[in-house]
Order: sequence, then C-alpha cells, then structure tokens
Amino acid sequence: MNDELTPFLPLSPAALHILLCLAAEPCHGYGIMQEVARQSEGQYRLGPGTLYDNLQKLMDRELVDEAPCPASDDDSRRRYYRLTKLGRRVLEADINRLKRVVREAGSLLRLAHPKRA
Amino acid sequence: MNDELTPFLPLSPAALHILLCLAAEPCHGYGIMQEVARQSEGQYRLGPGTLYDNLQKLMDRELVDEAPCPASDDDSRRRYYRLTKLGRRVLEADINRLKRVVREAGSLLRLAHPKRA
DNA sequence: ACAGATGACTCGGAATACGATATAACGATA
DNA sequence: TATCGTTATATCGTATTCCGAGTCATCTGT
Repeated sequence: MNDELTPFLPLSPAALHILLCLAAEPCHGYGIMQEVARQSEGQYRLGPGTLYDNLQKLMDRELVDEAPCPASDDDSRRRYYRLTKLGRRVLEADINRLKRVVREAGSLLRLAHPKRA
Repeated sequence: MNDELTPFLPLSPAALHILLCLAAEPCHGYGIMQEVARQSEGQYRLGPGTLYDNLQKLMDRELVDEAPCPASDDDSRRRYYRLTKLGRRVLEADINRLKRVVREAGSLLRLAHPKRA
C-alpha cells in the first residue's frame, strides 16, 4: 500500500465514521452526529465530546479542514467541515484495510459455522 | 440486528483483530501478536500493552476465555485463549456493521471520484 | 411569548492505548 | 555448559482518547 498513510491507521470507529460522513459532502457538527446515527441505524451514537475531540485532532492532522458555508444555508450558527485530499486518501486506505478484515472474517466464520456438515 | 450485542459495539481495532485471530482457532498471546501483524501485512502492529489490556477486558466481558493447552504443544509457557459463543456472536455483529460501512464507503468514494466527468 | 429542537462547544473523570521494561524458558550452537 | 537470540507472559506509568453532562445561544413552530 502507501507507507506514508500508515501512521494514520487504523482509524478509530469515531474517526472512521466522521470521515465517511464527510466523504459525501461538507457537513456541520450536529449534522455529523445525526448522520452517523442514521448510517448505523442507531447502533452507534456519537456524543459531542467524542465528536469535537476527533474533529480537532483530524484538523490538526490535516485530514479535515473548515469549509465555507454553502449559499443554500441560512443558519449562521453552522460551521462546515470537509475532507482534505489527504483525508480522502487516508479514508480509502482504511476502507481497504477493512475490506481485507471482512474478507478474512468471511472465510473464518463460514468455516466455523457449516450450514449442515 | 441483535440489541443485546450492541453494548459491545463497535469493537476497537485492537479488539477486532484479536477476536478475528481467535475465530480461526485458540491461540496464545505472542501468537496473536504475530498473526495480527501477518494478517495486516505489517501495517498494524499490536504491542504487549494493548494486547494484554484487551485480552483482560475481553475475558472480563466473557467474549474470550482461556483454553487448555493443545496436546500438540510442548511449550509450557504458553497460555491459550479462545472465543466464547458470545464472543463469536459479537464478532459476527461487528463484521456485519463493517460490511455496511464498506458498502457505504464504496458508493461515496466512487461518486466523488468520477473517472472523467 | 413560549417550548422544543437545533447548534457549537467545554469540562473533567474514566477508560484505553501502548512503549518501555522485567522476567524467564526455550532452541541452537560453539 | 555457557551463551545468544528468540519466544513468551506480564506490569507499569504516562499519554491519549472517550464520552456524557452541562453551558449558552439561535432557530422554528404554535
């Protein structure tokens, strides 16, 4: 893979969900919380503490930066965040890592759970 | 899904890799470290601190328990760990969660990366 | 006007990560 | 048998991260 990305990996569940949410389009904090809950069907809920800790760290590492408010938005409170190019590459790398994990698990769990014999 | 499993989710990267390793067959601590490094092609390295912290917590939660030494093993130092039934179900649930994440990411990252226009 | 949802953010205790370190048994070899 | 590198378990202490409770302000509908 790409060795320069490995210091960022593996992403914690919180960081992964945040980056994934921002991969679609820039979003504001509260929206990220809702979107993460929606994507996981309520199974994983991100509180404000975890969210802003992670956002700050992601910005320090330059995986995320702040975006200008879209013209379509009239709520002045919102602050928008977006993926940087580096952030996108890190996300892709971690997704590839997870694909390998899922594939590995697929064979192991199938072998251990034969439908009949 | 299964609501009784959600308190265990999401698994941290370390816990996920440990459970995945044990899904194949019971294994001892040092072997888990090597296997995790091998499975991730050296990208993710699990140190002893993280390993034993996690093993202890996984045993407290009864996702893992200690297994008797296999007869084929003559090294008396080794302590073997294995998945409990609950551990296997939690692992399966988390893998299903990750499948959803990977699928979601697939469409998002493809949409954001059109080959031409 | 009021209530409830939306929105950004801080705080501090609890939990977790993780390298450095300790200890010792094993295997091979000189 | 002395020695060396590897295998193996485990702890310790600091750093980092998690994460709910709480604060404050704004928006939206009635």
